[in-house]
Amino acid sequence: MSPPRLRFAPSPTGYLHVGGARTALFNWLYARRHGGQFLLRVEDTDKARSTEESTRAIFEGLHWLGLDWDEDVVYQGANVARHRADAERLVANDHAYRCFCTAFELDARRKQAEATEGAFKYDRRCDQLDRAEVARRVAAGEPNVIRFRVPEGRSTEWNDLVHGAISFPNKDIEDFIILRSDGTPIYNMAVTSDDIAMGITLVMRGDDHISNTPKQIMLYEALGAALPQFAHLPMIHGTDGKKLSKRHGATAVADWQHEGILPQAMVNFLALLGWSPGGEFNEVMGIEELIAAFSADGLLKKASIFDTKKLEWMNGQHLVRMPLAELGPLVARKMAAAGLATEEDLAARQAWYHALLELLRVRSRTVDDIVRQARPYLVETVTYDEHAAAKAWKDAAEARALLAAAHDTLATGAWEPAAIEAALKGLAEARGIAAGKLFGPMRVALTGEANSPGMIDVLGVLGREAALARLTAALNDIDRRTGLS
RNA sequence: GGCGGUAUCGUCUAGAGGCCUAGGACACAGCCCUCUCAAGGCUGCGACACGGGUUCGAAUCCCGUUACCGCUACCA
Repeated sequence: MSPPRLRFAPSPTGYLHVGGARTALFNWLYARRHGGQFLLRVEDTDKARSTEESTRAIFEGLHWLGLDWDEDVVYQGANVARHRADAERLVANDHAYRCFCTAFELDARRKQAEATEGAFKYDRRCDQLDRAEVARRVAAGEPNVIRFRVPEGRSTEWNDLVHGAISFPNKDIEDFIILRSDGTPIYNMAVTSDDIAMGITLVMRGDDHISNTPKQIMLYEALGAALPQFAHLPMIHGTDGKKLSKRHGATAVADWQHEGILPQAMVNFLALLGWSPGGEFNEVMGIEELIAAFSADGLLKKASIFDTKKLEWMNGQHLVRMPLAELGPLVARKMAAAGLATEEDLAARQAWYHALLELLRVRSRTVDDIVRQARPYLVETVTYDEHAAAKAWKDAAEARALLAAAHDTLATGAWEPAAIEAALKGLAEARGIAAGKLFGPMRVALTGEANSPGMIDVLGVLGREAALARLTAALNDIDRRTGLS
């Protein structure tokens, strides 16, 4: 079997939505798994809604996710001449005919029909016109569209890769328009013409296209082209079960990128929405594992809900697994943006920086979480969280004594984890308290926060000089507080 | 309305007639670990939409109902 050719065909009318991203991902995964090609086609025939900015956003989103495409991007708008030629060919073939009914008339008839019997279906009146009259009206310059003549007395069916057999009785499908009166193609015509021209062998798209499929199949047949396979993916909904929209918060992949979600986590999460490798498996997978495991058999039929919590958990898993060499620059960029450090500075003390990341990433779910928690270790002086200070330094005299003792203990001796720990535990024991009673006040003094990595690790990252300075600053702050009260 | 699609814990899913007392993951709760917070480990809570068939036996097959989603444009 020759390698499959798939495509992702977004219309550039917005940003790259997570639903679109997943459709792209599945197409990409299938192509990569089977050694085929993954093509990109921008469906920009709707000039009113398409924008260059949107096209760029889609490219960027795909690029961020690591979904690279083969061959040049196809712009549908560049192919209207072929679309029109194909439509005209169908007229010549007798598979389509010219219709002179105006949009206005059609609209009136449709309203009429809906008011009385319900469903409206084009009555084929223009198909009754004789050739001479059609020729005369065309020659007279009367506007007309081209309609496809739907074959009677049969059904159009296909074996969908995700849904199995799907069948539509042709009698339920009206003679649909394929070319507008201004000579531009209607969606189904453009798509079919392009998919044939691009040699697409598997059309994988959202299941909102299921009812377009019989029309496209008829077009393939009338055009004498080989049918591709079809796979219709379920939709992604918001937490309320409705179609994902702005109301649900972040829906564009770029939004998640800005929230500090890793592309590999996004890909991993999206892959598992609507697809499963089957059986028991580890859900945290890298892109190579996804490619190796991907198969159309695992595609699910049911629409799924985008669960932000799970995405964040997934991100945390990837955060811990990824190489520091890769995580470092990523976080550094955000730290620089937050004004906490410069990328050059962090690169200059890489060993220290990596040790810090190692401490923080296990406590984070997003890149932004890391940046937030890194603050105390990057700024000159800490700002105390009032709740934390009030609690840890509740007994000012005791806290003062403890911090002063800690300062003296840390001022001498080897600056090395085991030694520091032994010294501090010794101090706590000497004062007859649990180590935690000592670490609590120290934690606020050193980080300003109620929570932080282990005390010994914090001291290690801070270094003796900064640690002593902060202990002294805390002593002064406590004095200031008691002076005020 | 017509046509098409879908239906397992709150969510993502495993399950292809007996392995199901329905498994895993997220979330939630508790416990353990522990200097706090995480991470990790353990435990708990929690589902086959409903009704009929078929079968010795159904979450799995068939029919119907219900609910939800999509399409029903000279939009894509």
